[in-house]
Amino acid sequence: MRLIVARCAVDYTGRLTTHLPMAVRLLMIKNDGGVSIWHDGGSAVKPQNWMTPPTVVELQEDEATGALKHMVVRKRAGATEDRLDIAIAEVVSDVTHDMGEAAALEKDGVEAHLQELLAEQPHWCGEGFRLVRREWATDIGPVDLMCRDAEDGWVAVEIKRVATIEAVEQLTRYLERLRAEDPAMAEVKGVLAAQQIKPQARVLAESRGMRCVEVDLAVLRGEREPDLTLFMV
Amino acid sequence: MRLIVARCAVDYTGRLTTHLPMAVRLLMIKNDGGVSIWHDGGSAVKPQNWMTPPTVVELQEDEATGALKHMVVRKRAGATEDRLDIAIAEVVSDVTHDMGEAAALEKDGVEAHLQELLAEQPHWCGEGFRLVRREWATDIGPVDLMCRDAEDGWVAVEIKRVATIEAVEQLTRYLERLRAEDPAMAEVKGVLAAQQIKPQARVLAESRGMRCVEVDLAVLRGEREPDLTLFMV
DNA sequence: ACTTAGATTTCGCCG
DNA sequence: CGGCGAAGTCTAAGT
Repeated sequence: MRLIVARCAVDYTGRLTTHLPMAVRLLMIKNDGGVSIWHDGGSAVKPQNWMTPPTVVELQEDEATGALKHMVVRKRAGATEDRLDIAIAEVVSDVTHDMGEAAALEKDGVEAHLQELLAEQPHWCGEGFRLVRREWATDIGPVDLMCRDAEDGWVAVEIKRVATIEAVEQLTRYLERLRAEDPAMAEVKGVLAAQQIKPQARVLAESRGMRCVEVDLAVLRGEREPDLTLFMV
Repeated sequence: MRLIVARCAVDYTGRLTTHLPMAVRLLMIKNDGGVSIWHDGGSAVKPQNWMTPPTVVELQEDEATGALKHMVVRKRAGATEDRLDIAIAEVVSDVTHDMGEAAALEKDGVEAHLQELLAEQPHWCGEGFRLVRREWATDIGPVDLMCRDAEDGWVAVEIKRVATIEAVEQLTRYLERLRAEDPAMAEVKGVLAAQQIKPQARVLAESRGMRCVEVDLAVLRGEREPDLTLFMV
């Protein structure tokens, strides 16, 4: 990984055009050709400009001094070309570090995990629910959980970490499809289960007859008791 | 901005838990407390771990050698705390650069710009269209443009850079809502305007009676004449 | 190769 | 401050 700190101005042309006036910035250049440009202010996570690999990086140096003068990062984007033009006025620092082999990030607690926990404890989706199958296939995609309720009726459960209107649309499509595909599922119900359900999503879901369930990861893991105050209102 | 290259292992706990095994990585620490952790492989744009400001950064040094041993980044996240634990085995490099004041990115060509241009020239959405309001509020979100057509009928316009099936669904929801909310809008029509309309989106839109309009940013800006060949077919 | 859905999405606007 | 929609979203998985 090469790290260049330099006073530079940057122009990007591609899906849109952007311009960065002259200032001191960090240029991070990865071995795979990925380039990102950083300033001390602004986002901790998002670079001011970037180019994802595969790219072609061209460096142009001053003939007399050998100093880095210009850097162009190019990338094929369909018929056209994405281009990052970096005009360098002064190089403050320029170092390269070998970081060895990749070390992957291990995650725990994402939507997939939530699905596992709810599959093991489907009663959190609704009283008396039993799991029939995870990832129940339809021809427009898999339903997260397919359950039977206490009255033995079919229930499709859509699981999200944060449920927005999009989640409601997705569940709507599944219900439509299931009801059309299989006469036994003509009455299939829908449940939206999420750690957080946005108000508009709740309104739309309930207007379409879906039940909304907010679940707590800690409770699902048995690390915490359910909030009993809910039942004392 | 402080740049530390170090052999380290990282644990994050917060919205989820993650672990990074010992490896050489770059730690980018901004003056505002933003921290991001990078490896040479993987994404050019997304760090392996990060914490957005405001944060509290604690550094722990070896008593004998003064070498950096441990770094903890903490952040309030509602009731709980997000935490980034960085165990440092070896510091390869540790430099700080003053990057001066912020230098903002100037953008051109995004959806907001497209919406401005179409608001000024609604006739590109349809012959004889007049703008009534931008960002017309409904209780499931704002309609990009609300217009009247040549026959004085209401038209809701949804604007996208690239229109997918999602855009059609969004417009469908708005039309549904408008027709239900207001008797005067019982007949409101829909127009999907985008720089690019995906074939599947076009099929779905037209099957639902929406009109599709592909617009050219350069034409909207008056930089280029409309493609007359369209009228010669 | 292309499409779809998730993301510690992040970011910006508007209430 | 929270909610919602866009993003040069990016990325990984499935078809």
